[in-house]
Amino acid sequence: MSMTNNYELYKVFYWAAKTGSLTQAAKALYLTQPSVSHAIKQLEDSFGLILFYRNSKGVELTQEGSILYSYIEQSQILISTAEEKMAALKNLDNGELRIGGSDSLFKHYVLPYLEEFHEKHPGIKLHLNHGTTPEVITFLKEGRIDLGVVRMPIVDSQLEVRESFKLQDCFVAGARFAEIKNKVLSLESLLQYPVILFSRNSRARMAITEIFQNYGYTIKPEIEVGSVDLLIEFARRGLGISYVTREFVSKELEEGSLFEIRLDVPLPPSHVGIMTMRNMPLTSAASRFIELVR
Amino acid sequence: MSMTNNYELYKVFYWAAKTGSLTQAAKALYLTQPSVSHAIKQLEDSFGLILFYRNSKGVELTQEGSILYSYIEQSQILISTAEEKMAALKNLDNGELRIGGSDSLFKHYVLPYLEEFHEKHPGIKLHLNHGTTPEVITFLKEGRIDLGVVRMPIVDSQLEVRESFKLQDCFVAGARFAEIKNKVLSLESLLQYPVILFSRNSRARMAITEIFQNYGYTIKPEIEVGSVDLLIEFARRGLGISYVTREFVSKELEEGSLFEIRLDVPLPPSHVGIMTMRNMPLTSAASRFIELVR
DNA sequence: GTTGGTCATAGACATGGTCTATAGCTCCTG
DNA sequence: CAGGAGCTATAGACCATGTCTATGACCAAC
Repeated sequence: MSMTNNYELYKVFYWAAKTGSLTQAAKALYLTQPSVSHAIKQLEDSFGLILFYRNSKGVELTQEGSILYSYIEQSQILISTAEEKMAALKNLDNGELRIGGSDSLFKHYVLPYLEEFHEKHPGIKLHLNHGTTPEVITFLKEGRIDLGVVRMPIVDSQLEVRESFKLQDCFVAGARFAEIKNKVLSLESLLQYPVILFSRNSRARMAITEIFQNYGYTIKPEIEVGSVDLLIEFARRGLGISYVTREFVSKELEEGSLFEIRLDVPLPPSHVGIMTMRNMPLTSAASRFIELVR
Repeated sequence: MSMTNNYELYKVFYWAAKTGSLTQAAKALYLTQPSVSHAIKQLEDSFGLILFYRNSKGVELTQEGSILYSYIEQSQILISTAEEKMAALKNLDNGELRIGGSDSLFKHYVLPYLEEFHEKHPGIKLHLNHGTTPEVITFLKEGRIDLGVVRMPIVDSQLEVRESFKLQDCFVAGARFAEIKNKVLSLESLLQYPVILFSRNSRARMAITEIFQNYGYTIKPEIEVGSVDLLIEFARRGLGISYVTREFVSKELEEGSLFEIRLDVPLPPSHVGIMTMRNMPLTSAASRFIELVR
């Protein structure tokens, strides 16, 4: 007798043993009593063992039935726990959302959405992994995050990118350069001042380098830094003119510790995208988050 | 979405996750790949969640799939352990056999069969519960033993009794009564001697009382004892003539410390029966044992 | 005896699980 | 770059089998 039972039979067995009645088991399973009777018989035949004593009040486990029950009970409990867990995941009562991106984007863009998301789905654990754009892409490909928030453009056939926020980068300076506060500068004249840029491998740096090149100039920074906070701090202290995302310095602009330098040409805005693996299904939490950001 | 999944789907899920391939899972389950693909889809639809990433090398669990797997894996392991256990019970590699009866019957009749049984099925644990016939019947009805070995006749509609051994009871005496060693006594003349009988409620006692009554006599013991060992011991010491099962004193008869008193009428043999609950299925071990005794 | 509860059995029916055939995709190789 | 060899997904047909209804047999209680 090969052990090739329909596992469905164990569900029937479980309820029959649990309720001590084929009739009750049938009700619990929304079946008829003969179906349950038949199912139990199938199981008994497949083992070549009798699992229940039948009497006029219902059924009772035999010695062998009890042994089977001790295993099947555990098994069924695990399954129903699993089903509850799945339902919870579906309802976003449960689960985790892992996002990758840069610290400054998190701080200025993602945070309000995260707050909203967390408020709506307090059961979902949030994991934020910061890194540079290439690092975030690696995280995604390695499956360590569900989605990445990075500056566009991203060209990678494995990734799907949804454009979301628009960012406006600009040049800012502090009190030391007060003389140009109300002037409108050309790109060329800007090059006379000491410029502070983000490190070479960043998207923002590549973008501004390209803009100057398009106009025939080459921008070379006096200082290179690795974080937006330093970009801001150096500008405030008058070490130079920083190229920074306007939205990241809104506080400083407001309080007047920095001012934006007006240029005679418009600087094209850049975009932030939410990227995910192409052709890979998203977790419920991830797709809900993306929906929310839209 | 009601959680009314076919548990069979979990088996498919388990193998798909375990092998990382729908094709492999299909082979393991003796199904075709489309069937497995369909089954997984059903499961995913029922949860409203994606369980696997599909790629060109096979499938891989998603976050949610992994959570499901952690439960289902345990569950499936329990089930297959249970199936192995059932097969072992069927093969009598495993299990227990609980027998009730009197010590003397065990010693002289059941023991050789128990030895044989134990040799053939060393995995079966043996439990011997000794007691009087009514106690053994109670044990049976309470489900504390699988079968009882008692003296016939038993009249109880709930019980099924299989006649098995034949016992010959007889009167024995020791050296003190050497005078009658080679005589043939009548029942009446026997009554002149002091008789030692088993206690009033025993089957053997009832049987001999009845025999004498049928011949118009009344047998009244000088001494009443509660164990076969005492019956033998008292006879050896010459305290009287004991009525005892011949097979229980075969050693003493052989060595000559006791001799059997010959009578002018035959004493009817009594029988030992194996009793079980009527209409209750036997464990594999119990039915195998009964078969062996036959 | 009758009623109301159990489980078992028989036979009909239709659901749905499984199949074959095929398409689409990715990766690897000559 | 074309072709092959993996993989999974889809469509549609079929029939096995799980489920039903109807009924029987049994037991306990009133």
